[in-house]
Amino acid sequence: MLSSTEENYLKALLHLTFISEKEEAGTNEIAAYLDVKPATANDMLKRLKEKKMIKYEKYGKISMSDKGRILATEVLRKHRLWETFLYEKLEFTWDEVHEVAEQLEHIQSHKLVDKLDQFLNYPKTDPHGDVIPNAKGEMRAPFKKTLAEIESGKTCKMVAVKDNTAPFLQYVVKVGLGINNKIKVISRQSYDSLMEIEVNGKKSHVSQKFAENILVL
Amino acid sequence: MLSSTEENYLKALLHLTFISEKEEAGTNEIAAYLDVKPATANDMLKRLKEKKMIKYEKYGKISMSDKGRILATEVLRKHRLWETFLYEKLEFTWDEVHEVAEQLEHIQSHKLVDKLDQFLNYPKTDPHGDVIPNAKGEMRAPFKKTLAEIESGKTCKMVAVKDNTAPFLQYVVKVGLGINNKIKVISRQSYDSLMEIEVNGKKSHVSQKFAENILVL
DNA sequence: TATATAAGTTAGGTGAGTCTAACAAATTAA
DNA sequence: TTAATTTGTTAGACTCACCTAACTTATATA
Repeated sequence: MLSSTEENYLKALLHLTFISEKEEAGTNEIAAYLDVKPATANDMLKRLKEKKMIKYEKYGKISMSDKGRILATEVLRKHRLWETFLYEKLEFTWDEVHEVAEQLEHIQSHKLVDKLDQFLNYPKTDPHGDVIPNAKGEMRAPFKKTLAEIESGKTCKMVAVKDNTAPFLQYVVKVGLGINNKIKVISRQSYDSLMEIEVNGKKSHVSQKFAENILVL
Repeated sequence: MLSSTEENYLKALLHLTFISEKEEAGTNEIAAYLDVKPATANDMLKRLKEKKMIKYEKYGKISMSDKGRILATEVLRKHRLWETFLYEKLEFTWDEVHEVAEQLEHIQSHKLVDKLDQFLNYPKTDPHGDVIPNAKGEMRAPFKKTLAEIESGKTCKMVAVKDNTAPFLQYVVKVGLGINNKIKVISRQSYDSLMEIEVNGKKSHVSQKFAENILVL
């Protein structure tokens, strides 16, 4: 069994590879993601290699083994199930769930995960619209178009966010946006890509960076 | 904020003092309870004294400070709320809840505890019949009579167990016992206190030791 | 292509939480 | 009341997860 810290490194690697459609990641990249020093990450990566969770050669790029990816996916599944529980059953808001789920995802009990899944009626996505891997560790490949790619005059539906940090989520709420909301792209400035959008009758101006973090269908 | 390990030492001390109606505990006693060596417990007790969580003099008995007792009671509250959740909402059995609750009790989030309490409709006792401290850390003093003290021919109602280990709980189930079951004491051997009891029409013979771990009303 | 910069690694150190072995104090029993 | 036993403490060592400082290898650029 892995420690919480080891699980966090695998989860980081899953985000940096599988989820971002790359195959490999570097030591510094992982260290930056987890907010530790490269030397620290290097130590841990050695241990995870020993445990056959990841694959890499000295000075080379790092990728996950099947074993590592399965384990990381299980942690991701737990994270997203707990987020759903907090949001749906305990009245947590969208931007509060992540922090607590970061703790809950490390609870070790297969029965707990399965029963939680059942209790929540086998949800497909978490409150952020992200896909919840099933008990076999499978994740249906999702959508992947950002608001920034939508043409002027078109309407789309928000299904997820890419950035899960509280400041971003709070800003999303301020603009009046939420999962499954319809977004109409009114116009776009060509010189800086500033967009005017309309959500539930409310008009707002959003930046290119903001639009790139809103996933739509 | 304390580590999970520190919280576990305080919880142990709460069990060994407040709950068992003693005032103080010894280093070896605490070490045995937590299944670590006395030297290990000694190190930790020094740290908890530094942090003003416990009170003791070198070579003397250990008692809790108000601060320590409040903190330990909060952990106990979380433990028992999670046990209730697992039992009532996730269909865990009586003897499965403890192990998982041991992990869940260390999740840090006041909102989580309060919302969980609300979600469970402010339960008074956990699945073992033990009182759940309220949000202020108050525990109504309960019952406290054991099956061993019941006279022949009398009937009583089981409200809790003293021993929460899986082997004991499994044995309890085997005898057909559960919370709120009526128990009739049929007879008692005077020379070794072996008791014959009847639960839901089923008769069993139980030892003095067993009877001392069943709390009744 | 030589070198400056970026990326990755090693060596040595820290605190938390555990251990063993040796020792000191307190309690119990002869 | 002395000796044996139990209880508690200290010292030194280990692993995990982190650090800094110094080093090596790879990559990018002048």
